[in-house]
Amino acid sequence: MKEERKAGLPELPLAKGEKVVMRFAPNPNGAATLGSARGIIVNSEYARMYGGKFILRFDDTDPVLKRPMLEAYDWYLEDCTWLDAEPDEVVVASERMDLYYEYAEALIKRGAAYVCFCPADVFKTYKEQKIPCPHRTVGDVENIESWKKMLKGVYEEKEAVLRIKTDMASEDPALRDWVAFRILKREHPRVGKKYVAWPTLDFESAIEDHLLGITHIIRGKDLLKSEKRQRFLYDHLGWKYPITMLWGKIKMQEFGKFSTSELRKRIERGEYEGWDDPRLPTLKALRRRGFLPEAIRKFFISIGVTQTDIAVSMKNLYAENRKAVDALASRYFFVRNPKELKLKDGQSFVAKALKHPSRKESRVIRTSNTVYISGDDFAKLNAGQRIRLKFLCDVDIESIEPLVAKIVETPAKDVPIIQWAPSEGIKVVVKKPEGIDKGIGEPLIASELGNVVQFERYGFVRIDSVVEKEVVAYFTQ
RNA sequence: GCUCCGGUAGUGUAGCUCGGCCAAUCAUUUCGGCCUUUCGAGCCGAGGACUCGGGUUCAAAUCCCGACCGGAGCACCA
Repeated sequence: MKEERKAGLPELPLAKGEKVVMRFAPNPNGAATLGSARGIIVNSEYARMYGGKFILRFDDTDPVLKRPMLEAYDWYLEDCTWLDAEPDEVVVASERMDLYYEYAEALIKRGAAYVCFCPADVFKTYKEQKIPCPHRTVGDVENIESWKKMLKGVYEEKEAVLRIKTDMASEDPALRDWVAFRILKREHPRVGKKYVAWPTLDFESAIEDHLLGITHIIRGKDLLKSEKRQRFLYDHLGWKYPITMLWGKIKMQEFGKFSTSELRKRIERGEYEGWDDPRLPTLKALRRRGFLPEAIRKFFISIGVTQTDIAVSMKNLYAENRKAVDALASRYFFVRNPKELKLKDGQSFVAKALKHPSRKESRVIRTSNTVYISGDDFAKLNAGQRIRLKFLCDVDIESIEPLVAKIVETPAKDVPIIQWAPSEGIKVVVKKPEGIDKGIGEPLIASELGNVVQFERYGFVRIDSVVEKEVVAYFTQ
């Protein structure tokens, strides 16, 4: 029987009466990106669909290679809230280290884990030959002793690791006695030098997923092996593994490949203004550019959870955003690369314009007989041509250099309509992903601080700052 | 090399579990038209796909086999 297709995410496999608990578990080593948004939105949406719980967990257990950023913890929370996905619970792994140590010890006592002193390359050869290393068979008393020393910092980095016993003869080499803890003697931005033995992601998330009662995990398909590794751990402890779904990589065509670490480097080098630079695919940047969270939600829900790697165009997000923003955005005139146009007749004018085509509200634009038109329109202009200055009047272009026009009293049909800026216009700078546009806009723009407006025949922008009658706007689309 | 996933229009996506109502959904893109004192807006319309080969079957996008293509893992990263 085919069912009616529901809008939104596909149903989750669910045990009867089960309460859904979802999690999004980033490493806060930078600001959340569109990729993070997918995780936040889909997980929170599932929690919402089933009246369940959504947990934000920071998997911040690598103070070296994927070093967390102190500010990023709050950023993630802000971004979640902005995306209407406020977590029901927030967990920080680096603050729960003692918990992981307890389980590690329990595992050692059960003979399910052992401290291994093989150098990485030596263990690799054991692994390749499917034979256990000498440390695997050490008794638990000795193991516990070594483990305690590991925790105290007796050993140096790379000298010892804690391994989970799996199956050294496993077909898949990735599954053979994986590392649960390694020594990293580097200060952690959050807990300082308190710990030297850090759990790997596989260990930490395995323990946490169980403790937090996670029912469904959605993870990148590159983490497929994680589940297989973690299952050994769950078996050792007699736990039930959550249902796992995998998804492929998502890439925005317009942004190409980027990693958080790479982004961070470039920002620190000054290649970008910051994490909210309009050229970046971070949520901070999109927020600054005036994207609406509901548009981003719809966008990612429509993409859903599939295992293929996908390259999606921002156009899809733009379309979604346009639908949401069009009704809200007031209209204003802005001309890029302005050109002065002299009106031969009259001294001053008052134009009454519509703030929004489907609302009655109006705005008033006053100007002398000098107005500005955009350089783009100017380039297409010919002498003798008739154009309409929207909401002002129709004019015949008399000469191009200097640019002079004569007012026509009888409005005609099919006249090209262009926007213009008044003599008292204010300076406007628009920051776009592709660069910066400078021009002049009508003075009322200054009253829209923080709002998304439409610059007619140009696009949507968010008014980011107004300083001394100079406006900076961020280009939405 | 070994292990494992996946392949539906330009881009995403639904359908595949339980074969028929699928000459295949929806969105976006593209193209055309309309509306207009904005547009990259809106409205209307059109185009466009089941990777290939074989098999099973009355019937295959859906099941099976093979090929091809793409991706991932094999870390003391997440």
